[in-house]
Amino acid sequence: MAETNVEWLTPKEMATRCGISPETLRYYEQEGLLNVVARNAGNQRRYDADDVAWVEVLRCLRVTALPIRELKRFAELVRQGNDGLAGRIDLLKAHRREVLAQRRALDGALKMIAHKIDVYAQQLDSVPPVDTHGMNTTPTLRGQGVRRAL
Amino acid sequence: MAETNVEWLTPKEMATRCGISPETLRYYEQEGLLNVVARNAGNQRRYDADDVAWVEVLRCLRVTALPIRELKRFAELVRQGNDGLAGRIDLLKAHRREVLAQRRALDGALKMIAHKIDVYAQQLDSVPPVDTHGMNTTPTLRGQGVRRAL
DNA sequence: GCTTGACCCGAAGTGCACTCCAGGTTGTCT
DNA sequence: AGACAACCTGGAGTGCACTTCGGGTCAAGC
Repeated sequence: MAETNVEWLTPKEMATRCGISPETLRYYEQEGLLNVVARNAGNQRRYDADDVAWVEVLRCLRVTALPIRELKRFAELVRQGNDGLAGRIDLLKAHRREVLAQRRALDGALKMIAHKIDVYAQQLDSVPPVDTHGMNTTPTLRGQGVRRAL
Repeated sequence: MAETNVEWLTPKEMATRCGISPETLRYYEQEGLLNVVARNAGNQRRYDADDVAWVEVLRCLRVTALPIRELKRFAELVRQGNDGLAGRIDLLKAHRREVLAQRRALDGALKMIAHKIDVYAQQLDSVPPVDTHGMNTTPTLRGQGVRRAL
């Protein structure tokens, strides 16, 4: 295993390159996400540059929480060639909407986290009265069946 | 169930308010994420504004993929009051790093998705030669044991 | 040619985060 | 008072995405 700049990659090399374990790569293949990976004379997998490119696409979609089921659908649409083109565009556009929503959620959470860190940091160097941060430490009976307006 | 502006919320109302099912809320409570929720005389849960605030924090952390295990740790640190303050800051700072990494991944993926959509759209109104997008449709034998350099 | 590590396969197992179920109680409405 | 929804509990079940296992094959260095 001296050469690295070659025409194909072994499963292990592929795993390192793509950041996906060989087992997962086999799993993806068996789920029909990869379509026919080439083999050598001894039946061992040989991944090529196209495989790498495709797996990178899959990884992008996976890390943005596209379920395997959808990846399958996408792979199927690719297999259909031009017939699947419109479907692929639809799928990607729908997913993009999802990802944009995720990013909004992330940004909201980041704001909240930053705020909490600030508040905590201030408390840390002023050793203030205890802040329970919304967690009840002293449960009380509330609501005996009749509602009291605020 | 005419009143809505009251001092407490039933499980169902709480679920609607927080976007988390009553079952999940019970599950969180039982996992020690919520600490002692108040009950009415008939043993039914009554969530108050503090509960809402805290669950919103939990939800922020969960949607950014903080595992339940960490939420538990965080809740425990809150329970410890000032003794847990430093730990809470550490936890949130570590998580913030994670979330920032997530956002970078998201942005990378968005770029890729946008690019693919462009490429596909162009193909769509030019009906070009088939693009397999890195998926092998015609497997070939490669590598009989001897490596060929590129 | 023998060892050692990488690889093959199908099948079973794992961890996470819920989600549902059965059987019983409570609350509200008419 | 009767009907009906919402609630309670402990425990079992689900879906997802891997991950591990067992038993065998392959390949590269000494």
